[in-house]
Amino acid sequence: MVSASRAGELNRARVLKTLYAHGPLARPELARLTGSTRATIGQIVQPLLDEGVLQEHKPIASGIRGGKPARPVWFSDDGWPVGAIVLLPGGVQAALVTTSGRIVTVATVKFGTRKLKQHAIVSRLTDCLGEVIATATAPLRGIGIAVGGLVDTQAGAVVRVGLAPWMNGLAIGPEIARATGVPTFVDPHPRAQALGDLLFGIGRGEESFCSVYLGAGIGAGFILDGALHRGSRGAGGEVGHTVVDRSGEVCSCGLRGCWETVATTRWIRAEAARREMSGSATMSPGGLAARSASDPVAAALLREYAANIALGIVNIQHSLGLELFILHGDLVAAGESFRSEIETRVREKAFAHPGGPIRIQFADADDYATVRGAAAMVLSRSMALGY
Amino acid sequence: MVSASRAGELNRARVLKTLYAHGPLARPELARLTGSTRATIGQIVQPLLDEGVLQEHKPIASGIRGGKPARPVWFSDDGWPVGAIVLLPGGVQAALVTTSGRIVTVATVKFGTRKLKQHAIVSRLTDCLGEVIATATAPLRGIGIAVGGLVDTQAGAVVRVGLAPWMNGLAIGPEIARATGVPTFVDPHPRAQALGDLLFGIGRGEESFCSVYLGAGIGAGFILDGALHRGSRGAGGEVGHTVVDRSGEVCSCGLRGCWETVATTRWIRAEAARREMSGSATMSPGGLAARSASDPVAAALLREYAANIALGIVNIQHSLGLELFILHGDLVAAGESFRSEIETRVREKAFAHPGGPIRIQFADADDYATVRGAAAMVLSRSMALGY
DNA sequence: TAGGTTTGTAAGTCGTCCATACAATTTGTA
DNA sequence: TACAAATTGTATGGACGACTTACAAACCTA
Repeated sequence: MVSASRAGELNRARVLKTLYAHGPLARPELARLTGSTRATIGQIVQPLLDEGVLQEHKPIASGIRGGKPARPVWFSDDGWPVGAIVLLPGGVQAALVTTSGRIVTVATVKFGTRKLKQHAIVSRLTDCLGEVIATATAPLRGIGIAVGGLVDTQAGAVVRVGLAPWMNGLAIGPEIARATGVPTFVDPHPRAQALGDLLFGIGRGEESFCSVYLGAGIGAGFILDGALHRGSRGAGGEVGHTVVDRSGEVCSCGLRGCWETVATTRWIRAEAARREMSGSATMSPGGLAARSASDPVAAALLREYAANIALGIVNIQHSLGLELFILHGDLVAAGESFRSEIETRVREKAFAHPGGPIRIQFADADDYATVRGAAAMVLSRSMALGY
Repeated sequence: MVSASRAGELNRARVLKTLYAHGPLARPELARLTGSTRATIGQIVQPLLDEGVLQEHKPIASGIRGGKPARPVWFSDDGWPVGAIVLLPGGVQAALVTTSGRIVTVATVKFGTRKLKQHAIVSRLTDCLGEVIATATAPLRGIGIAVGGLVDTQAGAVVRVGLAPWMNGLAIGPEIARATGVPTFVDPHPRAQALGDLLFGIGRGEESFCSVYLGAGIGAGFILDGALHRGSRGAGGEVGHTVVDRSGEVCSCGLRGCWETVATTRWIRAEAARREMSGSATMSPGGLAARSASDPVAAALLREYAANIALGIVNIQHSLGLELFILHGDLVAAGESFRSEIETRVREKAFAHPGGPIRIQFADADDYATVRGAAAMVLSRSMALGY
């Protein structure tokens, strides 16, 4: 039930979300955006300033009509450090992140392709994390762990990592929590990525969107009506294994014709080989784009790749009616013309609807969205944002 | 912002939702389920009793240990009548529904297959609705309109009805509102159906599920974390036009290999004809099931139909991680063995996950879920339930 | 310097939830 | 039949936070 104190918590969360969505804001702006009053915003903001979560910027110049200069508030750059881990089949990234989304320190470990014992994974991970934590000036509020595979969010355990089955069953959350004495939160990495987009990336201020990772595999996170969607025990987002071609190739998961069979770098390389292109074994979307101007075969392959990506996006759009898709992964390197090609294909195939046109956007090339997203999972709990 | 009065509204909504989810409940039960106290529940319930929204049942017998008998409260059977319209390509259904989901009166009009002028549609509809409204003992709180096609929820207009293109662009909401002087709410019919399932059907008490309609077309409504999902301007739910076989048949929508091309009654009939079965032109899932015991060809076709349905469901499951799918339409007539067949296929194909097993359930055969759902769209506004 | 404008805070009001106490009603037992 | 125990439903006072109003502080133009 929403008692007075619970209402306070909800309103505080709303103010913080508004700040994440719009950047530094003064009290009157916050009041307008949240439909509240300056006085109330002051009551909410003051304790957060005292606590060190927020800090006041220096006053900005008054408007043309004079008046006391406004002092925007924003997340303190050194308050509330949180840990972020991105655990992928090939390696792990650990970082120390602030409430403002600033990445203070990063450390990376590659695993190589050979099988590892689970305790070896954990020990390498804690080593890596240890370096990062050492730079913290205050005790960590928590550690967010984004895993490249199926997870059980309730148990904080890895369920299945397609490309690294030796991780299956690893209770990564409890292990790290025990090693560090800090609470942990586990989610699949595309979901963390979506949260990163929402709070710190292109998705800022958007009500609903889908954040897709396209690389060796395909996964997605959904922000629906301002909330991060989690299926039962954290399931969902396995859009790479939705069937788009039931009579197509057999996928690594056992199904036939998954989206992943036609829209991953593996597909590009296989197709490049089939078309007898040079360098097919290391082909990437970026490489293809670079060759497209002078090589019609490369251009054709890239167009086909765009169409295949559009295929899966349209399926999601028809199901959920979203307007924005944020794409992450290698393909970002292929640049604007490639993005535009995907967008055109999607708009061609998707049903016309009175809502605005569907937008396809690429994430930043220096993609820390997932790391920031993993941190955001912690911030969500610490600040009761409710994601 | 959540002020005291807004908190009251939210808590009242929570109590009403709990009643819909669990049926008649006494104050102590309500307190337990909402995490509140008897006193607070009393404060919330009393005005609703005074207003005539709720009514007290007669006391139920005390428990073994004695005590004052509890008096469960439930929605008054004659308070707040609302109108419900289900507008499909072939005809329209109008009904008067109470807050308890009881259908007081129903009227039906068939359109036939020939083209109709839009004003003719509206006039037939208002005639039909008029009959129904005449039986109301109190002024209507609103009219919910569920449309078998794409709609613009904001404008209350039909965007596109595949099988009846002459309806395209019809501003059905404003037209009916003008004709009756009662506010109207327009949504696609699978979405209304999902809401009907949640408040009055099998979905009662479920946090998340997908309600699918399978018939001449395929559509879905999503309840995600207790909320009804609407895409931009009401888009979404067009799961029938997600591609499952990119090299398959061309669909009526222009895409190739939509789910609808392999999981509608049209597919059954076409396949039955191809297999030279008798009565193929009027074949239905129920008919197939009846023949299955003695006719292996029918049994094989039915199994294939189940597999095709499972295909689309697994796609949704992998995307959203849901555990429950409620199926509506002709196929319900095919009975338990068919349901079980679909469930088995889905569980075979879907990834294993720590969440419980995926459940496939059939709606009741006398399917008023959509009518009740259309009414529920009104109730949601009248009672500020927030759907 | 004065008047107008905007920002941020202080004091009091108001609505709702909560803890506590108490009346009402039933069961089981002496 | 009388009475204790248990349970339900309501009345009362306290707490909490948003809202309204008022006011000081800081800036602009003239």
